[in-house]
Amino acid sequence: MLATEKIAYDSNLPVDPRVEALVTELIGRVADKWTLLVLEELEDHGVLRFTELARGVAGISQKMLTQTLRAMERDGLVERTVHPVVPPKVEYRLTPLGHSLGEAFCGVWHWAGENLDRVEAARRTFDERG
Amino acid sequence: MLATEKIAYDSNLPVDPRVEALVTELIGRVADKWTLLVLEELEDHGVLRFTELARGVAGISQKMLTQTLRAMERDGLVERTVHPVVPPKVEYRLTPLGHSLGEAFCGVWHWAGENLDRVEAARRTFDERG
DNA sequence: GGTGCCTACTTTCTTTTGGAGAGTATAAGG
DNA sequence: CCTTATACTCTCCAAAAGAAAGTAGGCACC
Repeated sequence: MLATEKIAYDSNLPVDPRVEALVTELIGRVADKWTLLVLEELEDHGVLRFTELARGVAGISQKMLTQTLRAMERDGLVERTVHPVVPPKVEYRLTPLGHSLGEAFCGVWHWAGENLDRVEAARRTFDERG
Repeated sequence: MLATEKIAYDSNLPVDPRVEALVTELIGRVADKWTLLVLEELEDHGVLRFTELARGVAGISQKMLTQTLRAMERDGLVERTVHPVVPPKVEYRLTPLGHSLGEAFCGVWHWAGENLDRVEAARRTFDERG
């Protein structure tokens, strides 16, 4: 694991630029506020219905929730299960791939919690120097 | 370090909702495509000038680069050094806080590289069922 | 002394995206 | 017949992002 990281990050092996472009595109897709928040919500609660997600992810509109979930489903991050009943019931859960992304983002959540004070201090300094 | 992670992620300690809101806001700020790409570019190359960054971060407009760098500076992630010469020379480098965020995102880059194929396969499957 | 270059931005204009809120389908229950 | 419940979908408007041109100001060239 540490060895893998070393190989991936410390070496200057020439990387195929096509691969790099694809990785960049994927990062762009996945490094999105709502994707991250939905991922976290599903990590925490396991299986959730549409309205439960809407409640859990503060501030998201229905349109964005639908859009985010569709994109995540397409990327193989979430699994969508429709129960053909009335009123409709649709369940969302992370796939193993989604879980692995959640774990990858773990460090970022940790960072945010740990460094919140530092960022706020930096902002105050920046703002009063105007 | 592992113990810290355990405390942060596996326990169900009641978290102050105000803190959670702040963390969510910070995540929203920082989990941005361009921020991530600029961070990576600065991690890789150390000190860079404006135009070097513009070339390195494929597809970014000057406006977004300026905006992203200003926001990152405000958050204490990058340090901006102006050399009062003609033509202008401005250097950008990561602060220790910026480096720590870069390390936190390391896992995501790793994930993207490792799982690119899986995501592409998922997309093909999703699209042809479309 | 006019012309143009250099860099790091601004400014303006257009296109894309995001949010708010109403509408839709369906069946059970009163 | 009217309400309720759910998961969207649609429409309209505001906000954000992208493209391209403009700015400052000292320097070199002709």
